[in-house]
Amino acid sequence: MAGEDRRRQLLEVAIDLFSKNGFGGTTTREIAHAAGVTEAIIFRHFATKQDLYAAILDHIRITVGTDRWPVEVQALMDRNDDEGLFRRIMAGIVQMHRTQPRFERLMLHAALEGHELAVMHHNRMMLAMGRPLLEYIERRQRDGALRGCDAMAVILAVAGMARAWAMQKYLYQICESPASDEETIESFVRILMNGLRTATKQEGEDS
Amino acid sequence: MAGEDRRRQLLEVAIDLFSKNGFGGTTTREIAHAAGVTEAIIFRHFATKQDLYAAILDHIRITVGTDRWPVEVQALMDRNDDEGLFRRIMAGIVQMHRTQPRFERLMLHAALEGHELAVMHHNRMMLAMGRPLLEYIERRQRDGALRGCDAMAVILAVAGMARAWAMQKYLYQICESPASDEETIESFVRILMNGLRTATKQEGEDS
DNA sequence: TGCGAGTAAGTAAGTATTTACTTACAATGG
DNA sequence: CCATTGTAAGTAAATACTTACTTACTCGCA
Repeated sequence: MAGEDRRRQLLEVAIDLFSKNGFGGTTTREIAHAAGVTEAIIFRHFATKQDLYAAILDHIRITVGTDRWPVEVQALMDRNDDEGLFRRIMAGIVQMHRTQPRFERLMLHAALEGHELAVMHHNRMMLAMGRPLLEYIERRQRDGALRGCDAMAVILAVAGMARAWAMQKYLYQICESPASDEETIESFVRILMNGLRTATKQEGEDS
Repeated sequence: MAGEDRRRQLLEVAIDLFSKNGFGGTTTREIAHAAGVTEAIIFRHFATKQDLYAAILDHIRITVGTDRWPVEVQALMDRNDDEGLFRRIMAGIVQMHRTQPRFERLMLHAALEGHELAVMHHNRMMLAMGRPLLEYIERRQRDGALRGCDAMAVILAVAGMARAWAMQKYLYQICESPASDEETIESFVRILMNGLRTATKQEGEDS
C-alpha cells in the first residue's frame, strides 16, 4: 500500500479506536493490529503516539470543515429568519452527531483528558459560530423581534437542547423516544419561539 | 490510620485522579503516591483496580444520593408549579456540577469508556426523575396548562439547557458570560415559559 | 528490452520502562 | 500476643518505541 493511503488508513483506524476507548485506553499494538500491519509502520508515519493524535485532530478538522453549514447559517441571519436560524443550528448539531459520532466522542475524550487541541477546537467553534450569533441575537433584541434576555443564554439554550437530544440518541445510544430528529427539533423550535405556557394561562398564574 | 478511614481516603484520592485522567489514564502507583502509601495498601482494600472503580461508584451514589432534591421536585409537581419545577430542576443540575464536578467528569468518562455502571446510573436517574416528570408534563398538557408537544422534548430541553451552561462553566472551565448561575437559570426559565418571540411579533412575521 | 541501484513499505524481534498485582516481612498498639 | 497497618522488593505481562533486516517496486541507462 502506498504511503499516503496507509497514513490515511492508520488515521481512520486510530480515530475509531481512540473514539471508542480514549487516548490512554488505546494501545499502538491495537491500532497496528486493526490496520493489519506491525507497530513499526505506525512509528514510521508518526513519531509518537501523541503525534498520531495531533494528526487525527488535523485530519478531522479538514474532512469536517468542508461544510455548507456556516454559509447557510449566515444566510438565515442575513434574512432575519430567527426560527429558521435556530432550526438550522440545531439540525446541524444533531447531524454532526449522527454522521460523525466518532468525532464527538473524540472531542469529549479530548476535553476530559485536557488535551489543549480539544479546547482549541471548542474555542474555534465558539468564535466562528458563537460570536456572530451573539451579535445577531443582540441586534434582533434591539430591533424588538426577540425577547430581551442574556444572549449567551439563548445560544446555550439552542445548543444545549440539540446536544441533549443528540448525545442521548447517538452517544449513549439510549433512545427512549420514538420521535425522529426532525420532530424533536421541531418541538425544540416551538419551545424556543413560543415557550411552554399556553396563551390562556399567559397571565394571572404565577407563584 | 484505621482501615475504614484509609479506605475512604483511597476512594477520595481515586475519585480525584479518575475524574481528571479517566480509568485507563490513572495508574495505581499514582493513586498510592497521592494517598501517601504503597500500592500494596490499595490492593489490601480493593482486590483489583476494577473493584476500586466499582467501589467509587457505590461510594459516590451514597454520598450524593442523600439529597432533598427529589423531594422538593416532587413537592413542586404536587403544587402544579411548572415554572418553579423547571427552575428547581435546572438549579439542581447546575448545583450538581458546581459542588460535585468530579462526579460529572467521572460519569462522562465512564459513559465514554462504556462502563456498564455508568449506563446504570443514567438509567437510574432517568427512571427516578424522568418517568415522574414525563407523566407530570403530559398531565399538565392535558389540563391545558402547558403547550402540547413531545413531553420528552421538554425534559431534554430543560436538562439540556442546564447541562450546557454547567458543562461550559464547570467542566470546560470556559466562562465567557459574566452572568451568575441564578441569572442564567432565570433566563432559561423565561425562554422555556414564554419563548423568545416578542408579543408584538407573535403573529404576522414568518419566513 | 533488460538490469542493477536506490528507495519506500513492510516485518520480526528486540529494548527499557511501566503496569497491575504479589509476597515476605517489620512495626504498632489495644 | 496477635491482628492490623504498613513497607520493600519483587513478578509477569504490557507498553511505547527501536533496530536490523527483507521484500517489492520504480527508474535511469546500456
